[in-house]
Amino acid sequence: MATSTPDYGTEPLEVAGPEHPEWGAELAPRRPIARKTLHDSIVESLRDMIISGQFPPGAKLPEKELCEYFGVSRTPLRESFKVLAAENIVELLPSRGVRVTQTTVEDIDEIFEVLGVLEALSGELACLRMSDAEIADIRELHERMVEHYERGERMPYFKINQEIHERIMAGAGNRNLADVYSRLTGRIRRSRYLSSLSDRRWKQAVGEHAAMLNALESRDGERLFRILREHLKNKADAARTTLLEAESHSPSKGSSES
Amino acid sequence: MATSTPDYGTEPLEVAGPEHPEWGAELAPRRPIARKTLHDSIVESLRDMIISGQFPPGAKLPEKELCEYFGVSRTPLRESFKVLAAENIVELLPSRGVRVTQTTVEDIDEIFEVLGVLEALSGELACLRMSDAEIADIRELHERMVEHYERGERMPYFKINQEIHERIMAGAGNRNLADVYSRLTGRIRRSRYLSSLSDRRWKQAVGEHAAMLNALESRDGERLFRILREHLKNKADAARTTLLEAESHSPSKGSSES
DNA sequence: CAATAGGATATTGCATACAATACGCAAGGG
DNA sequence: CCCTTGCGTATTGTATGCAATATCCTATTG
Repeated sequence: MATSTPDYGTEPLEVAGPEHPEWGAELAPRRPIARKTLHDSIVESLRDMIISGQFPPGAKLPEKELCEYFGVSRTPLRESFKVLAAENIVELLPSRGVRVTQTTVEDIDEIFEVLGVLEALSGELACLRMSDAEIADIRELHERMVEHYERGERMPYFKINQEIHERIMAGAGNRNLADVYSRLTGRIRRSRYLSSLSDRRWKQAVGEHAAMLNALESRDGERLFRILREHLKNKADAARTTLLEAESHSPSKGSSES
Repeated sequence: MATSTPDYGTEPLEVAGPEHPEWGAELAPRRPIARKTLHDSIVESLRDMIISGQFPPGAKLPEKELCEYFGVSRTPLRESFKVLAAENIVELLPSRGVRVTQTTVEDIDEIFEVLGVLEALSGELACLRMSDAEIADIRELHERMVEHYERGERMPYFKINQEIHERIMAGAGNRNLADVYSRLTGRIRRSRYLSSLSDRRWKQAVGEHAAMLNALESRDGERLFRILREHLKNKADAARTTLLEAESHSPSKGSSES
């Protein structure tokens, strides 16, 4: 075998520090530095590969091949599997390998139910905690998003839409909330890609976003809470419809070899 | 120093195997079987040890000693660390070991905010999905809990209280919700143990529980949602108070070894 | 011909070995 | 006397090896 330290990092390291020496000031309340270990990098790569669909749901993750692909030994790879399993992205079948978790339609429904209250909460908190400037930024994003809507540009619309929700989530100032949220969205990100919205739903969504902005600007947390929950409920309906449709076209179960 | 496997208290491991053969009946519609791997058992043991406070927040988890203690090699132990880190129970400092995550007062506040909407959602869904029989069971639990309250028996009260919330969570029929919920409660379980409620708060809590039962029995999801959120908000206040008090008494930074 | 049993092969779980990094201490210099 | 600096030790990160299952294929039997 080849062996002998194969081309390790994608990048050797990323010293987290932006600014470089100039030890003029009192030196460094610098935080621990973001050093990366192999398995950390692998986790990220694998997550991306799975979300991007390189490994479809139900697919087996072949240990040996991935080792060769990443140029690492089995130890860090296996540690990565454990992490991904804890995130519900893969499934560990003892003695029988690792598979990409199958996300069923029921899962999507369930997750959207949860996301509904989480986003609602983020909105409520954002009303309390965001600065006027931050809200103004979101207003601006919103206007641009509406322009994209009017021009029928789906992808840019989608991006800004996402951005708005993320800003509100960030503005809530609750890291634990954001963590939970991102973990759940990770599991349905792929489904979201697929879900293309109908013209009718699109119009409705834009309306809901306008209401969101109003509530946010008047800092009416309770109202924003309700709007966001409704908004997510509608999103869920749209996603489910698309997904069921897609499934009926290609009733691939994912697993099931022969 | 001492060295040689300090006595951590629990037993070195527990082979999971419960039932043994008796191939009498038609043999086994048994699902994939819950086989346990070493690291799985270790994860559980460690989680318990941390929650029960054998490793205080901030304490370092010594790899070598734990290996000897569990009687395993470093590989499965390290895999367990990765899982616990993904659950936010421990922190991995690259090249510098593993520590029990410090849960700050801010974390507690944040987590309770999230738990509030999660429990509220569970109540709302439970109103839709629980059977009358299940609700009746909860009513019975509630009555028993009230009796404990009237007798001032805190621990039994606490247990049943917990049980009721868990039943509602289960009755929501949303596994993803339950997963997220249990992951978050895991991080504050320890704080909850400590938090002893004042007489005033206790009375209030019982009142809230009565209202919960009413809403549940009339299947008024919206109302139960609000009640549960309020209930959790109050719990949070109580917990924060107790925690701050406890902290001011012993401003220990956590670690403390040897 | 179908079904089962047996074994060869591949894959997984765990242990150990080696390498790299951080930590502590002592000696030397300002 | 305090700070720096180099080395020795301990701990962590990764690789490899060995044992235990699972998987697959073939051959044998009813």
